[in-house]
Amino acid sequence: MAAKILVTAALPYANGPLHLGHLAGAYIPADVYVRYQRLKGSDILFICGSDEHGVPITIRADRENVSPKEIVDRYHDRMKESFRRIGLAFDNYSRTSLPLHHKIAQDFFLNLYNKGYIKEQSIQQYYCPTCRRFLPDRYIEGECPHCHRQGARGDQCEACGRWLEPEQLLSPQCKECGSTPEMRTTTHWYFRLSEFQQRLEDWQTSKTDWKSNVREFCSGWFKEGLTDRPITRDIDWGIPVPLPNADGKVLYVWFDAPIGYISSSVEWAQKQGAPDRWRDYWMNPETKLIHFIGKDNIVFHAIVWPATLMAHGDFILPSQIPANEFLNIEGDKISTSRNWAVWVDDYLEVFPPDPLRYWLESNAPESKDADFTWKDFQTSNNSELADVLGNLINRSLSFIEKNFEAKVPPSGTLRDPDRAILAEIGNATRRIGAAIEDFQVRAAVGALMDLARSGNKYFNDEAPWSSFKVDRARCATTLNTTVQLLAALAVLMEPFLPFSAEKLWRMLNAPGSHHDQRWNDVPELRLPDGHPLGKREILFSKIEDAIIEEQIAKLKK
RNA sequence: GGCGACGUAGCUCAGUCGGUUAGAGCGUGGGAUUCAUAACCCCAAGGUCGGUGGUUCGAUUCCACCCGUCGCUACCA
Repeated sequence: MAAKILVTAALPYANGPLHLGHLAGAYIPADVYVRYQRLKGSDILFICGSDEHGVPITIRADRENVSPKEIVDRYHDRMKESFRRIGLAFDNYSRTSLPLHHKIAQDFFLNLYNKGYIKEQSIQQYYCPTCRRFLPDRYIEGECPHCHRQGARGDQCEACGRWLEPEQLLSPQCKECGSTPEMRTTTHWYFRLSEFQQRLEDWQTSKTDWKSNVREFCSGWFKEGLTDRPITRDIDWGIPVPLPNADGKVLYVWFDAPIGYISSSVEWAQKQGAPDRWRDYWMNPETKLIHFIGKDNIVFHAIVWPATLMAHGDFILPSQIPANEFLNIEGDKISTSRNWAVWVDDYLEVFPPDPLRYWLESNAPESKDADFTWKDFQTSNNSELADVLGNLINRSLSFIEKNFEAKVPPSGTLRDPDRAILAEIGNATRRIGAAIEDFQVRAAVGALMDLARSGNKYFNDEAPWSSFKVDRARCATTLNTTVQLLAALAVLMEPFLPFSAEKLWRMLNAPGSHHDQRWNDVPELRLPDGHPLGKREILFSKIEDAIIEEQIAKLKK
């Protein structure tokens, strides 16, 4: 019976293009998991979309003198295209500026409001009369009351490290325009998060299979004690608060973003022509809800979001939150403002998608931050993908082409080494599957390469170039066995290297699509004797030093 | 400042719920081989497991402190 699984990947914020950090933390691990589950035959839905509200987008729009709408349209389209080209297999990629999402988020808010989980409260907050908006803490600068240096932010002084309240700053200024802000009274709506502390703790206690980074992070928060959180803001870009006395108030972006998972699912169902089908997932206690995120997202997905789901009551809670650490680039942390990043668009101008996927999979920041270097990427492509996996494919297929008219040689009589390598396919299939189900992409892709290494060893040990001269039947058996290994690899590669998996399937001229194969049947997959092979091509080209030097130069520019 | 994470071979990282010779891939050296994208296979060298002290029969693994790197600290999604 097929399991029902609902997978989400963090909604990327639509104020900049996609970079490798995004892919490494959430999207590639999610994609590997989803592609694998599809081959397993699971009933799985993979949901994402752009997160398009919030203050940073309005500020970026002001700076560029365009509307927030123009900003989010630009980046929504770019990110969606980047995802497609790198092979992210979303069932639906939505966006939070859709009217559908606004309606669902407002209904969600009203549901909580009507149940008494939202309270109204007046607070004092800085307002910039020139920019005509209330200022988030980090957009106010001034003199630190402790060390008296300039440039301290409303939340913290970078110089002395002390944590501040905005009103403590001496001679505060609006970071954007430099004007002196004034204190004004404003009203906001607060989610009574504090009421959910016990339920959340009880719930998480049962989640013994969660990653330690998530559990530890949350236990720290529980120790501090959860407090009620404002979930509205005074800006005009966002989802209007659906109450009569709420002009100029919108929902806080962190409140509406995760609801985007639901509205993206609803949009998917509508596109399917089965508008209620999203309920099969979101309202079905048998469904496993899995949120793939980066470590910056842990608190929201493991505490605030489950609490809002509990408050609402109609939807299932997350069953897993595989949070990854961060990716550095050439030793330094990624910074959009310093332009220290490798952008997915730029990468794809020069290279095919799979080598990057492979690097990100075999170096996934699962337990600690990882470091991307172009040199390492080159090595990974050349000496692993090309030399181990690519060469196994190429050496065996070209041998068959030359000596067996590009047809699968007769299997003949199997001997121990042949049986051993075929058994190895079964072992690898199970190992890779178990690792993916345990969210260990590094180990999974490692097991895939181990199988290719075993194949190379087998090929070498059996030395068909020698047996061809003295025992042609034995040579045929070796090649036949190798072809069966390649067919298995074509399917096993799918979650990791989908573009190359497809190509390999075609090179083998195997029937139908590799997508139609079943993961658990891979060990029994056989191409018949005499089966004509397709056109051979190089799956993974080597990357020359000069190309890598160019990329490094571009980064340091 | 508070809380937390990390520091293991040249590089990127596993691992050790305390116990005989600490692992992988890549890189390096040597050997064998030649079908293939000058590669593949075998072997080897290389680590005081950040530092100091403690607990223990025994610590890389537990504890304390120190050094270093980083994250979070509630509006940089």
